[in-house]
Amino acid sequence: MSAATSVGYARVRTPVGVALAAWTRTGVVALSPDGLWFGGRSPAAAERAFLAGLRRAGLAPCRRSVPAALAVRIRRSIAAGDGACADLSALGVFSRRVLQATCRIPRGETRTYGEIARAAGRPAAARAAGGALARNPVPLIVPCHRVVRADGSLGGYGGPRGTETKRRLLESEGATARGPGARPGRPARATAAARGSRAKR
DNA sequence: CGTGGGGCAGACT
DNA sequence: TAGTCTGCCCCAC
Repeated sequence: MSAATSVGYARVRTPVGVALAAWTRTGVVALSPDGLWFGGRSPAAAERAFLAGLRRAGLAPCRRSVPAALAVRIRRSIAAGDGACADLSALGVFSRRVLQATCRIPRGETRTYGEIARAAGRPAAARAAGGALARNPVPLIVPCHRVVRADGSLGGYGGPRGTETKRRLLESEGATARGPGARPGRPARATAAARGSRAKR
């Protein structure tokens, strides 16, 4: 029974391009980079997928214009990656704590999945933390790209194609790579870029 | 440096 | 409701 919660949605400008956002009175409940920098589907297809996802989550999306104040909050929040405008109330306790811990990672830094799990109160749940991040409804706003593997490699980001995006996001934030192969004292130039290109083609 | 298991929350059946 | 499967992991061989 429970009537579907109605949410507003629209395309919004962000510091990294246009995205689809859905919001409640409390904040943004979903943000979709689909079709924008993940695998080039058309804007229409991206919107269909976005709406389908919202409905699956029991929401009733309704297109409308973005309140000016919210647009500003979204842009600021994405620029900082501080989760400030997110509404995570629909998530389970564990997932919410994982995302909240992720929001505390300063721009330019990274944490491992294990560290995030610990911060969420479940030190042994690193993999589960990865699962929670994989389902982050508001990427960029909650900076899940700042969470990497304990061995210093990037870890996943929305599918194989997304890893490249994750690397670029971290690079743009000037994140210092950590872990083996990224010892302090060495410029630690981001990464596994070389490894990625080797795997490709 | 590859491999195997352990471990954990959620989705699914 | 309970069992099963599956991952943006981790660490000890």
